[in-house]
Amino acid sequence: MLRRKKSGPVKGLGELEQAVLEALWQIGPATAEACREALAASHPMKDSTVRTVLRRLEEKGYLTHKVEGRTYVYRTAEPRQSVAARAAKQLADRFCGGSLEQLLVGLVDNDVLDAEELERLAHKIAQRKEQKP
Amino acid sequence: MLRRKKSGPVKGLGELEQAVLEALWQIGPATAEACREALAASHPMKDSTVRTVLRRLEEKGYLTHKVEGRTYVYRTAEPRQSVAARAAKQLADRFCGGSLEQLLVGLVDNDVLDAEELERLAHKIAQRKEQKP
DNA sequence: TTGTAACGTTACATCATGTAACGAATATCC
DNA sequence: GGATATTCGTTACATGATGTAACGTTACAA
Repeated sequence: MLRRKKSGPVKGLGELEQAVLEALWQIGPATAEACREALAASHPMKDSTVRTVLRRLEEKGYLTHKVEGRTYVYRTAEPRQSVAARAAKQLADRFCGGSLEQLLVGLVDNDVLDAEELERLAHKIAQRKEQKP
Repeated sequence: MLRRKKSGPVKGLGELEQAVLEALWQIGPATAEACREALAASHPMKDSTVRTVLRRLEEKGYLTHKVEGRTYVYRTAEPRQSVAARAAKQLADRFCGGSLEQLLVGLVDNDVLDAEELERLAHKIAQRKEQKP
């Protein structure tokens, strides 16, 4: 039997929320100010704006924070791939009756992924799993 | 080189929209009334409500309709799996730098899918492709 | 002690979604 | 033919999510 990790539904993300989360994945744990600076080019905003977004992301479970002196240091609660995996599972549930197989079939049938490539990747992943399980 | 189908972003779906779309996938082409009846148990609603939802689904590209006498017959524009596939691609773009491999790795690393099972499925899918490519 | 950096609270505009009434056109029944 | 039912388009409104930010407070720094 497979042990599946606990996983709630993947809460939706707005465009800015997505960007902020992405920034944190890229730069690692950071203060609101650091986030703001990291996004200054693509999403200029006031400090209160970033902080609101950070708080909302934390409410949704994407982030956590710890108090460092008198500032908050935010960090992602989950790696990208983990979020992606849960979202993919959700997709399978919503559109493929919960079957990941059907999801894969869809990818191949719709030329999003080549059948041979899928097989090669699957093999590679299985191999890697043997090394460090 | 892979030929990829044209594919816009997957527009979001609300809970009711999802249900209506699902109903159409299940019962096939149908009128607004038929949809309403099909959903009467789980989502009782007035006829104007279904019709609004159907129109919105059409705007989003999930449905098309043809005029049959003086009623509209709606049909899904795309099979479930196709939608799922595009959504999965989008997921990979958003969270895995566009790499489907990373998405698969995420599925395995997060115990959503077993590595061996993935390999078996991939093989099965590849085989099937050989038959009818 | 005064300014600045950080925080929480509160607010508001926009958009998506669910929900539906209303009136017009058309088909159907008596 | 007129009453009735069906189906559609238009319009509306409430709620919640998201982007955006001002404001007041508190605490440290110079």
